[in-house]
Amino acid sequence: MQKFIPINCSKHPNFIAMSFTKDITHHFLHGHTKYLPGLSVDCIIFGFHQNELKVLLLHAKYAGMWALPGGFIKKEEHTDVAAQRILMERTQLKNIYLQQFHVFSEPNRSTKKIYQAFLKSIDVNIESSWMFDRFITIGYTALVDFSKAIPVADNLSAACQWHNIHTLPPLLLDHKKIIDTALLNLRTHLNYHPIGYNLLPKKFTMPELQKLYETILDKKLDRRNFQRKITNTNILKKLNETKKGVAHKAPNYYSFDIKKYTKALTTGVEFE
Amino acid sequence: MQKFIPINCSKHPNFIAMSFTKDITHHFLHGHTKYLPGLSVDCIIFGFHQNELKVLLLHAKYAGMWALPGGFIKKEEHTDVAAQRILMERTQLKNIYLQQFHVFSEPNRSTKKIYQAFLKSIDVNIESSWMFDRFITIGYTALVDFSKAIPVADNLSAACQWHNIHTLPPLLLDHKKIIDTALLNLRTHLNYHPIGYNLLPKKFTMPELQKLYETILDKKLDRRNFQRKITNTNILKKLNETKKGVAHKAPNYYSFDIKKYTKALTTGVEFE
DNA sequence: TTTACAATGCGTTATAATGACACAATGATA
DNA sequence: TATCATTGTGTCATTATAACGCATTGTAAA
Repeated sequence: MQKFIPINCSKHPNFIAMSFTKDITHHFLHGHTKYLPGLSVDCIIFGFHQNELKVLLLHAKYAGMWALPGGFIKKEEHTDVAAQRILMERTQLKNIYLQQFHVFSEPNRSTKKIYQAFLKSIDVNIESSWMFDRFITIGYTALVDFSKAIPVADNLSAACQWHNIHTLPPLLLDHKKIIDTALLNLRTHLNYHPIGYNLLPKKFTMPELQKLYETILDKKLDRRNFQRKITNTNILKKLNETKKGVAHKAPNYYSFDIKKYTKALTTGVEFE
Repeated sequence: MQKFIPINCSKHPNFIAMSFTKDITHHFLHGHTKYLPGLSVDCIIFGFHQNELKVLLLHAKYAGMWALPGGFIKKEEHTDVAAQRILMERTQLKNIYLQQFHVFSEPNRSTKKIYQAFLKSIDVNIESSWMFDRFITIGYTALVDFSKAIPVADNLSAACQWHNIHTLPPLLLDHKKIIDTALLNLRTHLNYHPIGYNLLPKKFTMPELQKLYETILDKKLDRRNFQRKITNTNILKKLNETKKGVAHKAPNYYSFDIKKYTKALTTGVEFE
C-alpha cells in the first residue's frame, strides 16, 4: 500500500494538479483584483531559424488548441511593460524589440464557453468570473534571436513552441487574424526601417540577412542589388572574418553598427 | 414674485442645470453598466481650412481646459464603431475615414481629482465611481471635410471648436502627446498613401492640394514636381472647369478618382 | 595535385525617378 | 492694352533602380 502523503506536500503525486487547480480557481475568482478587467495583451513573437520565419505559440490546455502568448495588465502597469513581462516569461529574454501594432476588439472576443468546459473537466465549479467577459486585446510584435530564446509554457499551457509562419495550426479565437495583421505590419515596417538586429545572431553573413528579408517579404530578391542597397544604408559593419566550413566560397561576416542602426530605426531608411 | 415652476418642468430656469446634474450623477454612478470599464476612445479629428491644419477640441467643463473628443465603448461594441459614434456626435458626419493609431496607457491616466473637484463644485456628492479609475485610451485619427463638419459639444463641454495644430491651448492629461503622435502618424501615412479625399471638398485646385501636403508635412514642396508626382499616381481626375474670380491665371479644378484612390489606399503609393 | 563547381564579391549598363529650373499661357487688374 | 503674379508644361542633370556579367574563392570530386 502506498504511503500516505498529505496533499499539500510537494511529494504527493497529485501535488501539481492540486496546486494547479488552486491557482486556476484563484485566478478565475480573484484575478480581477490584480489585473485590469476586459483588457489583455497578446504577443506575436517572431524568430528566424533555418531560413524560416517562426512564431512562438502556446498549446492551451483549456482550449486544446494553439494560442498566442498573452496576458493581463496589472492595475498600475503600462501595457508596454505588461507585454515585456509576458515576453520575458515565455522566452526568458529581456530588453527585446517590442511594439504595439493594433487593437483587436470584435464584440465576440470571449472564451467563456471554452473556459466553462475546461473548468468542468477539471472539476472546478465557478459560476461567474471576470475571465468569462469579452476581452479587447492589444497586439504587440516582438522580434527575438531564435537561438537565445528559451520557450517556457505558462501553467495554462502544455507546450510552448515555435511554428513556421506558413504552416500554422488551428488557432484560438481571432489569433490567426492577429498574426496575419502582425506579419503585414512587419512587412510594411521592413520597407522603411532596418530590421534584423533582434532576429539574427551578433554576426551573420550577407546571404543570411538576405534570406531573412526574403522570408519576411515572401519573395526572391536579387543578390547583388540587395547587397548594394543594404551596404548603402550604412547600418552594417564588415568584419575581418569569413564563415568557416562551408562548401564553395566562404561569405564574409557582418554585424550591425548599432549606433547607426538605432538612428535609422527612428529616421527611417528606404528599402524598396 | 416669480411664478412657481416645478423643477422637473422644462420651463423652470434651473431645468437645464438639474437635468445636467442628474445626467452626470447617473453617468458617474451607473455608466459602468453600459460601458467597458477603464477603456476609452479618443478621436484626433483633423480638418483643413484656410491653409491651416486644424484639430477639433472640446472645452471640458469639469477640467476648465481643452480636451480631445472621446468617449467610452459599449459592452458589445467594436472600438471602431465606438470611435465612429463619437465622431458622428461631435461633427454630425458619417462614413468618415477613421483609423486607430496607438494605445495610450500611462499608469497615471486618471482624472479622479479633476472629477472630484468638479463634482464638489456642482454640489454632487459621489464617493466612488468607475470614472475615477485609471483609463487606457485608444487613439483614432479622423480626417474630415472642414466645411461639412458641424462641431457639437457634449454635455460635459462648454464648446467644441477647431484649433490650429500649431497654436494648441493647454490640454488635459496626455492629450497633447496624443495629438503629436497622431500628427507624426499622419505624416508617415502621407508618404505611402493618398490623402486629401476626406480633407478637401469634392473639387479642388492643385495649389490647394499642395498646400494640404505642405501643411501636414510642414515644409515647402516644388510646385512643378508636386504636380508631376501627384498626376503620376493617377488618383486625380482633371475637370473641365477652372476656378472663377481669382486674380492671375485661374487654376484648374480636380477631383479624386475614388476607385483608384481607394485602391491606392490599400496598395499604397510612394510620395517622397 | 588538378579541375570542376557553386556561391560570393564587385562591377556595368539601360531605364526610370527625382530635383532644380526655364518658359509660355492665362486672365484679372491697372 | 499692358502688367504681372500665378499656373501648366517641358527640359536637363543627377541619382536610384533593375537586370545582368564576370572574376574570385574555397571545397570537393577527378
